[in-house]
Amino acid sequence: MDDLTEMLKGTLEGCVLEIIAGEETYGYAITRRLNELGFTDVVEGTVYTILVRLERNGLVTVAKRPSGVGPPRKFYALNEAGREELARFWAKWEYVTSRIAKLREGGR
Amino acid sequence: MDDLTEMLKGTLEGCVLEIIAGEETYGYAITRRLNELGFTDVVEGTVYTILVRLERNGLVTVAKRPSGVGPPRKFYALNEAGREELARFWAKWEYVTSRIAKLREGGR
DNA sequence: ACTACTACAAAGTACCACAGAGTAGTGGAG
DNA sequence: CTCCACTACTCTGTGGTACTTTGTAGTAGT
Repeated sequence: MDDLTEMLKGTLEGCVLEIIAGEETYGYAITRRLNELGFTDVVEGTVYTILVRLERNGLVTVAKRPSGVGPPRKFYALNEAGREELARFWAKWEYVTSRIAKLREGGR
Repeated sequence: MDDLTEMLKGTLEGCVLEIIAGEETYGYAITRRLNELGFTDVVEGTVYTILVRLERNGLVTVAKRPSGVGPPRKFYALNEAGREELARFWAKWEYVTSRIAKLREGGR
C-alpha cells in the first residue's frame, strides 16, 4: 500500500498506546509489531519520537532492562493517565470513522 | 467532540473529494456540509486550501458562476483523475481502518 | 569483522487551524 | 436615497503538530 503517512497522523500514537496497553514492550519491538500489522513503512525513528512524547506527557512508565542480545531495552507500560488517553483515542477514532462512513453513503 | 485536527490529516482531502463527487459544489457549501456531518470545527480557510491543492493537482474542474446572494461561487467538479484519486483514497482508508481494527482486537 | 538489535537526534515536509482581509448582494435606519 | 449592518463567499499568510528521512552510535553474538 502506497504512502499512508498523512492518514496515520494522529492515529499512530494511538496505535502505539494500544500496543503498550496489550503488553509491556519496547520501541524496537513496537516497530516490528506495527510492520507485521501492515504498517510496513513505519521505522524506529518514528516510534521513538512517539515514545518520547508519551513519556513527556506522563502517559507511560519506563523501565530499562538488559536484553541479552543487544543494548538494554526500554520497556514502556501504560499508567492510569495513559489508559484514559487511550480511551479518548478510541472514542475519537469511532467518531471519525462513523462520520466518514456516513459521508461515504451519502448520508444527511 | 474535542480536537480532531490531527486525526483528520490526510482524510479531510478525501472527504472533500467525496463531497464534490456527489455533486458539483463550492467551498462555502462544502464547509457547511462537513460541519453538518459532524466535523464542526472545519472552517472555510481549511477547505479553500484543499480546493486550491485539488485544482493545482489537476483533480477538479472549476467554473465560476454568479450567486444572486453574494459574490460569485466557484463550482468544483471531479474529472477522471479526481475519480481515480478518490478511489485510491478509499482504498487507503479501508486498508488503514482494517489494520487498526485488527490491532484493536489484538490480532496477530 | 560482521550482523542483528536497540536507542536517539536533526532537518524536512505535508496538512490542517486560526485569523484576518476583501468582494458582492440584501434589507433596514435615517 | 444613502449608509450601515449582515450574510454569503473567496482568498492568503502564519503557525503548530505529527510523521519521515537520514544518520549516528552503542551492545552483544557468530
